[in-house]
Amino acid sequence: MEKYVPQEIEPKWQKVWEEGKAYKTPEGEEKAPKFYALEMFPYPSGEGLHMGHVRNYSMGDLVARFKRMNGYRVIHPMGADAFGMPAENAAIQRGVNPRKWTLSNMENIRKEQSRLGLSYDWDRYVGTCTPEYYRFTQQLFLLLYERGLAYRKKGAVNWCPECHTVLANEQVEDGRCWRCDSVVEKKDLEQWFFRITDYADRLLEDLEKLPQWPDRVKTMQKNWIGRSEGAEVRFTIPELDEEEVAVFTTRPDTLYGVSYLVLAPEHPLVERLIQGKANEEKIRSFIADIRNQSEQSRTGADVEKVGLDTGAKAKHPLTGEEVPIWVANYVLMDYGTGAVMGVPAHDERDFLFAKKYGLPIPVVIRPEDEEIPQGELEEAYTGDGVVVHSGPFDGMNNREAISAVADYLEKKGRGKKTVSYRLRDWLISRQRYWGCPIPIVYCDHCGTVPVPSEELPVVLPEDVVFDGKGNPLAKSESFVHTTCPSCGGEARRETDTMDTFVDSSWYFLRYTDARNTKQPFTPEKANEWMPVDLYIGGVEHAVLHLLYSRFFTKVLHDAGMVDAIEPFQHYFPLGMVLKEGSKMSKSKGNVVSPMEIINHYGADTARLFILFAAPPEGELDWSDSGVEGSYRFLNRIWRLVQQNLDLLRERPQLRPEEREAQELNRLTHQTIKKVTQDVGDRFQFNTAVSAIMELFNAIHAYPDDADRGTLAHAMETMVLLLAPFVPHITEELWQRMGHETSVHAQPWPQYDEQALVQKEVQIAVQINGKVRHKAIVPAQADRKEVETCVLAEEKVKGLLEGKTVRKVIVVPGKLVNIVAK
RNA sequence: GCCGAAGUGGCGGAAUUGGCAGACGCGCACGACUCAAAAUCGUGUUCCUUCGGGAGUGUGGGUUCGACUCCCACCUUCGGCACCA
Repeated sequence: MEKYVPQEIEPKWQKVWEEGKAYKTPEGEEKAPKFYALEMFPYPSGEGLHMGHVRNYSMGDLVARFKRMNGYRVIHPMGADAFGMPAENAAIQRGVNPRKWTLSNMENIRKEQSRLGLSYDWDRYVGTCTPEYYRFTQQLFLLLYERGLAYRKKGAVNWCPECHTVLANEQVEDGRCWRCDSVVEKKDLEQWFFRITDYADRLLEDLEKLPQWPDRVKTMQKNWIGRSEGAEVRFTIPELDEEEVAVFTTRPDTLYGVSYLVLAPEHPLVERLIQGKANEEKIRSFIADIRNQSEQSRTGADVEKVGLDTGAKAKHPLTGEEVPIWVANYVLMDYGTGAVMGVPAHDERDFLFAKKYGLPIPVVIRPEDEEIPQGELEEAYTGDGVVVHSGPFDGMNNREAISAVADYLEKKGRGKKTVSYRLRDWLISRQRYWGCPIPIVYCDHCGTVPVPSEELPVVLPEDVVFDGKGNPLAKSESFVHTTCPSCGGEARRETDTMDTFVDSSWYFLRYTDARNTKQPFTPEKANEWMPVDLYIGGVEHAVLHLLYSRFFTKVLHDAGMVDAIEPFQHYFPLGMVLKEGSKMSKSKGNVVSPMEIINHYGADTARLFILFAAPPEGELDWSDSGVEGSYRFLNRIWRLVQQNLDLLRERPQLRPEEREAQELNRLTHQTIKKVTQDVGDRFQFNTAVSAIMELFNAIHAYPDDADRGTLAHAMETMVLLLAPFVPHITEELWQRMGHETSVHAQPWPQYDEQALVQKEVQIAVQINGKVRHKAIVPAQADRKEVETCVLAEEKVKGLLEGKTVRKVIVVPGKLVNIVAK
């Protein structure tokens, strides 16, 4: 008998599928429902695919193939998230050209993906670093610019003095540069931002419309957006001619408990407040000190609060009392108004601060049934209670007072209810070469001028030097010098490129119309496929990529380019792949190479193992012997089908009359049902595989003299059910079984409810909750009949001897519990 | 500190609605085939046991005829957030 040689059959079928464009997206067949299956596209690193990718793609491919067999029109595209720092670092360190380096990696990754037998529509492949793609990233930037959602602002950003470049927050680890390990500084720079905060409320509310997203991911997004309702309260500063300073608070009910104000060191009023004061210089150096600290060392929870009194006073908007104005490290300029009111009695941070600096701690809320003597608090009281020492609000419940005080302030023109968000606008500028150029020109006459869309793309120049010192684009004469699109005069190009998360915020839309040379995509194409029905990818993107993509989709919806308001109907975060309980990494030396596994066992074995060994959302611990087991299983399938080829080609009639045949037929249909549910609804691929293994075991144990038709049907069904899991071996066997068309083009097997019905069932007989006996009863019997039947059995009579039956509980088809004493 | 998820054999894991705990696979043991080994096939495999049974799903309690599943308290592990006023 011919041996199972995946090294031969896998490349053979991959070639057939590719040449026959077997997985081309069907278009214009409106009658069938659509299904958009998507896996997060990879960054084309020099290392190629790792097991995490293999797991991600295996899951996506399983579902895509399953949906196709179930009659859906499936779009299943792939691409490469190809801009990013590693290409540029390779250029700096090894002098290679980032474009060539990236393109060759892309080619390599694509080859590796092909070797997995994934059913992608390769005609829709996109690479974000190609001018064909990034010209539209630029066009979308312009769209945001026109809609007032892209703007330039001076802001304090993370600056690495060693690399001469700005770093993204995620590239700062414990206050140090991830590359050179030098301490990151804060630097004021003009940077481009996307106004994602305009969409904060919609991004928050629409999470409700995503029942197929895991709660933990939705919670992470909620926390990240961090909406909090409160009030803006305006104090006045007598010495600055009654100029106003606004604070944001979620607790306007504690307004009468204010004993000081604190401004962020960056607050614009600070400089004027300290001028001419006794400790002017001291404060100035204190502020400079804080501003030099990284976000990390300033906002960490265990960082001590430090502050200085400016010597200036502010007037309370309701009592007219004067309170001191302080400057402190713990107040952040980019949240709320950059200023807070200190209510030490009812806020833990304020309490610590007031204790440390000897500020008064007036109590204005007391618990319902308790008195708090003034000045004797041990800790802040942050709970609810009755409002006291608060003028007209005395005696009111503090919850009511929150709104009442805010309304009162509004009436008096001293404040209003507002909402603050933790979410900040998205800083997209990067002082990097290998990214999408921002299509903006600066002209001395016309100011900031967007590059007209017909002049796109703004192409990355090739005459650049990678010396690791700053942005190479800024030093490219040919790039920087340009003419103003508006007046034709001399102008300079923006030399920042965009954060690579911009590229990936719309690629799923590009797939729907990937070869369009005029537009990013047309609404018609986008609406034919959007939203993505299933999106699989690592949960490390729970906030960043998934939030940005949601933002982009909403902007494009508002621009009339797509009907969908959410990009991903169902997001499925897959679990990590581990080895010996820890993450695979080169330093640990526990990396299992996907290509080595494929060379040795074939892609089908790798896919089967990955889908079988753990539930999809859980961690998967790589096991060499587990892989052996999957390989063994495929070999057994191979041999079984080979031995029965004549029978399978003959396709005899089903005659499930004897008990064995009936049982196998029932199991066949039961397995269809189980696999269909597990893959289609439950996302439990591991149990789907085990169900098929059980069917195999039953086929294997099936007697030689029992009905051949039933056997052939069971084997054929097994091959069909396995097809989306292990596409190559099933394709080969299917052909050998005498079929002319691809197994992957077959309709998914349907189960017959009739075949599932059993005449007799085995049930457990419990006495006082313990299983004592197994009984066979007619499946259709009602409760009373089952009870009579079971109580009549000799074994049961024996077990009940000397006892009185108090109660009998019958669960049809499952068990009988006899309560006896 | 706050929020969330999870704890089941030697291992990965199953048990879909409160109804036979340990499916399926790995590993292991024994047997068949073989001169022998590998491969393959077969049998067994939660623990304890005086072979009658008994115990058992992180710990302790509760609800129920019946709890891995529901409730309360606690322990452990992992993940997220952590001066956001």
